[in-house]
Amino acid sequence: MIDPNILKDNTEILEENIKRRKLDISLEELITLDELRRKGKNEADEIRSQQKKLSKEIPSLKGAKKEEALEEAGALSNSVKELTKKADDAEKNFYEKWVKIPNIVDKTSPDGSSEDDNKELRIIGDIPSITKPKNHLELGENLGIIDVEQAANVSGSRFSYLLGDAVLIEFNLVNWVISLLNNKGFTPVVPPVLVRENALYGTGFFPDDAEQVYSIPNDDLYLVGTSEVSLAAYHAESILEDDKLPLRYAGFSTCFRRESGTYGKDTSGIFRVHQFDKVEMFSFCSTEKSKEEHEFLLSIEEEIMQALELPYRVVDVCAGDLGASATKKYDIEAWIPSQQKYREVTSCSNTTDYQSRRLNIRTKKDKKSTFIHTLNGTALAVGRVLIALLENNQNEDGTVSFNDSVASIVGLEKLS
RNA sequence: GGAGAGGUGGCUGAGUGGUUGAAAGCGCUCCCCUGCUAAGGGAGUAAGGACUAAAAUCCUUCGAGGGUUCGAAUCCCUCCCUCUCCGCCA
Repeated sequence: MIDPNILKDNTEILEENIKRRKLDISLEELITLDELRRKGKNEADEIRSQQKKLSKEIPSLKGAKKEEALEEAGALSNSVKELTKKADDAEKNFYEKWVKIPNIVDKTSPDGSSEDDNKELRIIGDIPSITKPKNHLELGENLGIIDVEQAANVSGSRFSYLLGDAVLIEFNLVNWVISLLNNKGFTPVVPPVLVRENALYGTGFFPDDAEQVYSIPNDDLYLVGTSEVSLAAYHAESILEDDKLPLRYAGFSTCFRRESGTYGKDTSGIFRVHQFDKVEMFSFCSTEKSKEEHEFLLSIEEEIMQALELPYRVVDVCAGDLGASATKKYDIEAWIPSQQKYREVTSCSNTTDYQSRRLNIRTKKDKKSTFIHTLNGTALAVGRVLIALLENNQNEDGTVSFNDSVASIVGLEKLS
């Protein structure tokens, strides 16, 4: 959620933002609702104030005067109830719409409406020349380390079994990334993956992306699609000490996504599945330093890609392709030989105060409290990195071999 | 899953219908005092919101939501959370 004051103070910023995000939203209605809400509140407050004053006098009154006062207070009480109800409704009407207003896009984010308009910032690493590259599924099945067929019988489509060396690689990768982040001052976290509705609202996944989230209706819980949710909510409703910022966390968790609306997209293998493991960086940052922090998180993502010697490019996501909570977002896309394309393996967003406002996370500076900025970035999306590693290091016979430095990270030299 | 206890300000903790947004203590800030330190004295110390140029003022908040009442931290209902005991369990 963005600051409601912007609606009356800086309407033009909102106008421009809506344009840049290619949204069809009328501000007029919101402005009216906002005015109604303020007016309603004032009216209710005023009458309530009268009522409170009168009811304080009542105990010192006697006889007829008391009767009179009681009667008047009763009437006031009724109108307070009425006006409060009206004010609450107005408030609700406004916020219902207001929470859907996405974050203000950063000046430096490129314009555009879709993925195709994202701006390529740099390409790093050489694309390997592989004749007739096999895709990761073919490689993985032959090596006996990925089984989606039986997973489909057990759980349905878009699930997988990782087996044998794939599992060793996963644990080695995770361990390596967590240590790397720990050394950089991130606190490693294994967060809850089942959360309450509130955490999802707070992070901006609800109400917009609710259809992507698995729910456990019996217990009113939801499976997180990323540990960003539980990491962000970790400091909900609190005031963080300014000199302790930025607070950095590295969360490892399984992630669950319904992938509704992606029928026919990436149907083969484990590129797009309902369940995968991920190490996520999350930072609670002061408002002045969040841009810097954003670059810092991106630099770590690149460091990881480079250490794994995966060819990749960095993309600055355009305004129209940005999620609601982000003001700016970088994606790293790894080269996928079987597709002859760069595909997303990480995503790094600055969500400024969009989440902190909803989660009520503040800091105090010079006696004034401000909403802090939050940022998130993928350190390691296990499944997709595994795909990139398999495909980019494949041999013609379907085996996979890693050079020494990569082997020292993944823990083995050859898959055969 | 069964039985019980409890949730009050940064913390400890008093408060069962009427200037209680909240005693007291701790902590913190400022001032005074003592050569320094230790000790002592005094003042201040929640958040959010409306309106403001700013202040004043007003409103909300004692786990959350609802109810009773002229008036609720205090009474009633629902939910959440924490703790103790029993059972079960990686």
